[in-house]
Amino acid sequence: MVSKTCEYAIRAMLFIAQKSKSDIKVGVKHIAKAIDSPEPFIAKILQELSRKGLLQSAKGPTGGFFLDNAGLKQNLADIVVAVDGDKLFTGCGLGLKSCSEKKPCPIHDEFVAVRRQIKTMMKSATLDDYNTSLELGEKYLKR
Amino acid sequence: MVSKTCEYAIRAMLFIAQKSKSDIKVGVKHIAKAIDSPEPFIAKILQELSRKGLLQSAKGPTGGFFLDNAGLKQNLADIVVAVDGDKLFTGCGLGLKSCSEKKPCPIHDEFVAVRRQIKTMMKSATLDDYNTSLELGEKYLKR
DNA sequence: GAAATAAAAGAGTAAAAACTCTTTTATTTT
DNA sequence: AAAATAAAAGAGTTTTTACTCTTTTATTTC
Ligand code: FES
Ligand code: FES
Repeated sequence: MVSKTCEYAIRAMLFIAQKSKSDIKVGVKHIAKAIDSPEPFIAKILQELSRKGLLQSAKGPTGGFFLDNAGLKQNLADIVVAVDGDKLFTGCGLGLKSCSEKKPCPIHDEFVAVRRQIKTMMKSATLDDYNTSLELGEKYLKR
Repeated sequence: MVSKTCEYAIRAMLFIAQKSKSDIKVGVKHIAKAIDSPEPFIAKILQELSRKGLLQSAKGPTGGFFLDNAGLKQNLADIVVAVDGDKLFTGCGLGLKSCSEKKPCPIHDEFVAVRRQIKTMMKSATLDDYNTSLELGEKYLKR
């Protein structure tokens, strides 16, 4: 569905969003533990996202990664596009070079519906919106 | 969504299904051209599927790949599971080690619905069912 | 200002996915 | 029987994805 890199990215962003609500910056070691990912790998991923402006970072003691108010308004689709590109939202389900009504693959109609549902899922909530259920312990970022 | 290998496999199976309706066995060269795939690669894939019993093959002149009546009754999900395993139908959307109600990830509920829709899409039609729209030129296996 | 902390940057490695090549075996046609 | 055809098998290569390590730079605390 999405790359492993992207899965880590989303989980990390959701975790950072939680902490950012209380204005806490969080280090890469802490993040890696919270989402169960390889520490240097999630570091790389977040540096890339930071360069792209999806989150902020600060060096030195008390430093770490955090989200500003604009950042907290992002949705999961924003992260997916930044990491994997938009093929999940526009590509053909059977791998034709492009998806279009003109020369549709056998599952085109149904696949368009699936894609729309995925898009809705990933656009209907901001990172911020996930905070309460995470805080209440109803939802988890690792297992 | 599914691996490239799996996309080739599905397109090839749909093409072979078409030919098998008229009892024609089709060679790997012909298949590769029809679905626009690397010839030795689709050969490997089909050999694997043949070993698993998803389609039949015959060596020598007039030989090639073909589907028997049982084979024509298969659906796309059968192919996906044979090639990629069942993680598309059972795995967590955010990459948690397993998906379950007990410790659900933040998008669990919505993702379960997506998975169900994908499953429906891939189980509601047999290979045979795709034949007419392909023959009529309403749907395509390459572009 | 020195020591400690934490991200940035960049090079490097490992594993998996995608793809190729060569040889062998089975079948059919002549 | 010989020649031709086509899949089977297996080893090998390339590319991409996943992941690691080391050094540098910025910031803060003492
Ligand atoms: S052409 Fe395949 S999904 Fe649209
Ligand atoms: S736990 Fe993530 S989809 Fe079910």
